[in-house]
Amino acid sequence: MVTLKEIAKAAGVSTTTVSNVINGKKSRVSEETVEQVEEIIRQLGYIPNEAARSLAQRKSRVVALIQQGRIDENILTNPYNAVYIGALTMYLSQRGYYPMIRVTDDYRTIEQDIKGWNVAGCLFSGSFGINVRHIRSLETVPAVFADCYLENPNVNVVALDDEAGGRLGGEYLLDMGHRRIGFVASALEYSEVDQHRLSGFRESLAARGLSIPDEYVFPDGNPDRNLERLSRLMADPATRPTAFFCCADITGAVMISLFREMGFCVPRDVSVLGFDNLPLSSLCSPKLSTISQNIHRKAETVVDMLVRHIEDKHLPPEHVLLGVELVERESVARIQNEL
Amino acid sequence: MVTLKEIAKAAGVSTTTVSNVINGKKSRVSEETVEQVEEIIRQLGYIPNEAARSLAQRKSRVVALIQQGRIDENILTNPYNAVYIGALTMYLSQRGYYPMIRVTDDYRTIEQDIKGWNVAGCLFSGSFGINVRHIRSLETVPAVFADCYLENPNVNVVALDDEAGGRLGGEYLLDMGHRRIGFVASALEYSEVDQHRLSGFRESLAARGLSIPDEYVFPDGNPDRNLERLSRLMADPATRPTAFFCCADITGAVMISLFREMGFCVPRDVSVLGFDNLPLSSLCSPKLSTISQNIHRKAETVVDMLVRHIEDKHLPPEHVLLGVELVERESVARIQNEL
DNA sequence: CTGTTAGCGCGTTCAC
DNA sequence: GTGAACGCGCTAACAG
Repeated sequence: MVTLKEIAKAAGVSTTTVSNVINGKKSRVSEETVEQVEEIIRQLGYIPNEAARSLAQRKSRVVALIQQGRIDENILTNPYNAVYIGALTMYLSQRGYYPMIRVTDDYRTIEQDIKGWNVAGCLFSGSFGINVRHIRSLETVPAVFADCYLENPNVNVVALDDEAGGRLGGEYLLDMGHRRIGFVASALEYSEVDQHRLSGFRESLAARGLSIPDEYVFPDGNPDRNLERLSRLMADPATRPTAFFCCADITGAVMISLFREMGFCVPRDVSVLGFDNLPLSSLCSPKLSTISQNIHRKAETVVDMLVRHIEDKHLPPEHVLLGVELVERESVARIQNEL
Repeated sequence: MVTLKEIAKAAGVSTTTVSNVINGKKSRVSEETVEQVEEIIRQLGYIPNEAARSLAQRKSRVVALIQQGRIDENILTNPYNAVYIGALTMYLSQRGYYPMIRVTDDYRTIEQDIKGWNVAGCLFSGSFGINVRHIRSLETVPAVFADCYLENPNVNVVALDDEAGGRLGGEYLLDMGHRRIGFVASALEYSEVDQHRLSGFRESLAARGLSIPDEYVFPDGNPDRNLERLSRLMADPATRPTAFFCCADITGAVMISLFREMGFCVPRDVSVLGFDNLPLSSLCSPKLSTISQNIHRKAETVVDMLVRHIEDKHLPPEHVLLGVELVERESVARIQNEL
């Protein structure tokens, strides 16, 4: 193994000089020696030891990607997570950081990761509750929360305008003539994202003097748990929803497949609207109409914000709200308003 | 920040003793002191510094997940990669390792990651060519290659029996009465996985005295590049394929959607068979029949193999071949054999 | 512009 | 069963 000290000896300079060359502090070194040293580094195939650097600087270039979830859960099975975390990984790598994925339900393990690795920054996603307050390290380590609704404004957040999304979807379905509209969340009880989408949806109904009855709301997208309830709901043509607004494309796709098994044709018999605009939404048939968010843009915003806060610790907390738009495809039909 | 030295002082013992307690070398410490020290560690909320440990031990608990790809590519957009890498991440975390995702096309950056982090081990996936030979670190650092066809047998490999998969798919389609069968790869030129699936498929045809004409082979699953060619191929009912065997479920799903746009009904007009059995295969309509592989089992096998080789550096190289099976769903129709 | 020196926090001999 | 002392590879003061 080649060390910095060996480079220094081979180049006939001190370790400081080599260190300065490596870290681009070229103002402190003459051009000549820079080139000499770089040449020797190349020749000897020297690679700096990240552990030693982290130790000496009391900070690393590791960024913890902290996702809320169980330790026995493959979070990348969810296509939204996959695309988002993949994008974070890409942008962080491009900027010279080392992303480290950590999945946890327990804020104490988060503290361990942050301090154990002298992390440069943290990226949170998923519904972390009030517990994040207990993470004392966050007072010193830059962090950005995605899609979190924290009552604490003293923190960096990049979120989607979920209420606007709920409203937009509701208005669209109403405009298409639907009056009885079901709502399928992903995990309504835990996810404030879902809750805001629902409340936006409710607003759009209220604006026309309508409201959504409880039996039209499905708190999670798990097909097994919902199948019986759904069947009952769909049994009576006079009262069943003519459309369903789903909090995620994957849920929308599952609903389409469920309806098909139940003998309903989408969108002729029942319409389905998704959320997110993942690639899979153009793969199912009918192609899923959806409220679109730009996940790559979100990831880029998050990484950019984090990096800025790493580079300047005195930046004030930032809040960014990203917009949504409607993407019409094939899964929502215009129907006769029965009034 | 609490250090080991402070724990030692607080407990009235030496740093060695604390170190031994932390690392479970309890044979060297009396039970009494173990408990005392652990109590103090808890009270002071001590968290070991990973960088310092790595430095002192000249090895870390980081495992590099090296995926072949471009640096500006979100590899987790591909659902197969997402599920596989998600599973690796989960299994590695459960065993106390820190997965670090690295995407690269250049074997030199691999060397950097391995040495820079004093990585405990490496997990490769994707089609790394002969270049991996140049990675000298692999002579000392344990590694497992997934889905790689290396001519060098002196390396750990967990692979799928792609030829058997190709054969199985071919036989199934033949049994369903198909005689003109197209083949859609993902990246035939680069992917030896695809090549083996194709050669297995060819074998199954040859066993019945058939073969596949070049114009039935699509070397990649990119719809844009293939649309025109596909349209031409499908124009003549007398010569067009009655079925397509796709190297990936995602490609199968794309083909189904493409055919629908072209006015063909799957499976009535044309059958589609996928490969992998990803969750999305039961989400598209018609549900995709597919050659199934167990990705979680693959990931578990890979992680287990790596960990064993980390713990015992003298283990001989291992080769594991995982099996495939047919999953019949709705996308392949039985047709009249026209002979 | 360059070199010397003193740690960073921990593991590991080797004496006791 | 325990502790003192050294070194891992690098950075950061500071002195020159």
